[in-house]
Amino acid sequence: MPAPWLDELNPAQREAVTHGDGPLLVVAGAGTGKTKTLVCRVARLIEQGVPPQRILLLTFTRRAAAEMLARAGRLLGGRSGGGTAKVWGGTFHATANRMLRIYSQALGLRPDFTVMDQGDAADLMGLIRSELGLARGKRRFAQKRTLVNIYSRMVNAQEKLADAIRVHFPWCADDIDGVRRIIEQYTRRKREQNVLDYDDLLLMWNVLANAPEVGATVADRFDHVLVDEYQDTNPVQAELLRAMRVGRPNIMAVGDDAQSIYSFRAATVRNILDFPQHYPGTHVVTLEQNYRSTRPILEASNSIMEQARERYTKDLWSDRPSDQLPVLTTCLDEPNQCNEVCAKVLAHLEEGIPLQRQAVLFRAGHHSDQLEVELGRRNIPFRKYGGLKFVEAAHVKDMIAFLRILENPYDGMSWFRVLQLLPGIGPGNARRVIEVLRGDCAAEPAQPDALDQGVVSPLRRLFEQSPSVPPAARKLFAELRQALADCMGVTLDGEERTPPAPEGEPSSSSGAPPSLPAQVERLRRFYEPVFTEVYENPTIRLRDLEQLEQVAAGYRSRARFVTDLTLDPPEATSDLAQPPHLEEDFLVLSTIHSAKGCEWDVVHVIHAADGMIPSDMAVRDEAGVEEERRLLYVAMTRARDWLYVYFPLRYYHKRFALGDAHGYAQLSRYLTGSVGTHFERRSAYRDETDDRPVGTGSVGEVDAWLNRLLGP
DNA sequence: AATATCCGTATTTTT
DNA sequence: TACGGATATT
Repeated sequence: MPAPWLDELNPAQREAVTHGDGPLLVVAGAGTGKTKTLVCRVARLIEQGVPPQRILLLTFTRRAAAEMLARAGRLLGGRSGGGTAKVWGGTFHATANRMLRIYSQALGLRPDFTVMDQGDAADLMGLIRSELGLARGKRRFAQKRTLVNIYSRMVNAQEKLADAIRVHFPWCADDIDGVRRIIEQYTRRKREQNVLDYDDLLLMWNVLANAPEVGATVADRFDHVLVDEYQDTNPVQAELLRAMRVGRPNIMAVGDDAQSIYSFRAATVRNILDFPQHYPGTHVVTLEQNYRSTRPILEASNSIMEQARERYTKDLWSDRPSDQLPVLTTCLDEPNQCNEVCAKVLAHLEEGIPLQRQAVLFRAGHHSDQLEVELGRRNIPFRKYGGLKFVEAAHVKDMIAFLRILENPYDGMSWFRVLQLLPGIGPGNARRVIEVLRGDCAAEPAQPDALDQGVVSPLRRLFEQSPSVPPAARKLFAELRQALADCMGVTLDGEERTPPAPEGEPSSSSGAPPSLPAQVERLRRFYEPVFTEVYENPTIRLRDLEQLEQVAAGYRSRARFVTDLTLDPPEATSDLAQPPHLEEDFLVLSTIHSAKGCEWDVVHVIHAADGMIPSDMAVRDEAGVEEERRLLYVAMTRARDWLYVYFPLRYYHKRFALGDAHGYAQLSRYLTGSVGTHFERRSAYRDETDDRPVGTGSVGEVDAWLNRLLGP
């Protein structure tokens, strides 16, 4: 039974897809069909009789996994796509979560743990930081975000704290003792509160996989483990994978050392380079034919990497000739760049390339701020990936905090957040209330047997012996209590009865809790008046809450919903610039990091100036400069047919508060010299496009001149 | 004693 | 812009 889709693979791809047992490393250059190879391999395994639920497919985003499995399903055809839905697919973190819910007992972990995102982790660090009084005094102490970064680096790279600080955070060297104390506290509190952070998920999985007996059970679940983007895995991930494969030879890793761009997350290219040593007998397949880009685009991209310090072994080639060189456009300034990008986007749209097949890529989330305004002004619909996420908005976090309390009443940070919404309750009162709810003596640890008729102890305490709060907060506190009780299906003594349960079930004193969407709706009913007081422009934010309710409608399990929101948040902020016309088509705006693995017909890379690419923050050491080079490489290799790189000559930003109001930029260091010969050079401000004359640039120039007169 | 408010300052990339 | 510290206010 020869599968017809095997014929569509080139020899190297087919070699990887049909590889038998044993470790397999696929070194796949950009655009060489690595996803296709993975998809076909999954399909092939299932076709050969491997039960889908015994396949583990680890990817960088959940979207990637879902798309791959859908494609594999289509190849297999027939009923339910060969059962690809049963394949374990997702990110390392989501998989860890799933695994830990099953094996929590073996680790002494309560199965109803909640998961903190990095923002929550930073908040907890910040809280401890101020409690320990480390923020006081004239000296600046490491910020809460930095604290999380230090901790995360230490954990994921498996480095000593002192080493992590010395190498990656040298400016915090004097703070090391304080940092250590904070991390100790932080860990203790997470455990008390039955909460895991992102790093815990990996660490716990690693411990689980290495545990004497249960480890083997866990590993035995899978006949085949496939890992995408292996160049961006970190030491913990590599270690837990090895544990999962002890005595079980079937592992396939796919990656490209030239596209390693996540070292800030402790990813190390050593993992892919050392794979054959970690897995003796590894069969290595290299994919070198690029199907994505035209030859000139590929040549320009390759020329970037020719200057890299390390030599990469692949020799990428393309058989897609084209007369169109990539274009390097010099712009006067950022407004000029915006105009130029818009003009080019619209020109390609006229030619028949829909907006969805075009993307604007940039180094940092805020690099697209001006462009977003301009796109809005011109009514060009867009979607932004990788910027501020929906779930990072304060009001969405509030809603999630409510749900997390219901899910895990020991989750102190969620209580802390929720309580402070009430007037008259700040950090002090919030802490006091939480202590009462926890049973005042902190000695009482979270016990599994606290589970009782669906009501766990801190919530039960809230329902049975409501703690006292400042007068200003009383009314809303009572309402909060009622809302939470309603969500748990509990009737409070002496209060009005809960509204009838939605599905006509009888509402008793401890009836079935309402459905998840009903709970979300109930919480929003409580929250709306509160939040109208607390936040500015409530109307815009109100739409987000409605959106959240819509998402909740697709879920039955609250636990699942809450976890998905933190582990796999909805992409892209709700289109703020979405005019009434319900256009399907939209331009993609994305950070380069989020663009990994994607491709578009037309790619616009903006801000190709030194200080942007490479980022100022990254040029401290040579490794940083090298990684930024790969970042530019990743950006350029996303393009199929047209590649535009833009470089604004001047920036008017006040760079870091004090000092000059504008600066002249240098072209990105990666684009000078021989690389330039692979580009067609243009000037936006002398371009004879029939677009309106570039007025903004000239005004900007006058302003810059004025600023110089005004300057010191 | 704790909360509310104001103001200066520092800004990457993401699970 | 949002965070964190300092000051004003309840």
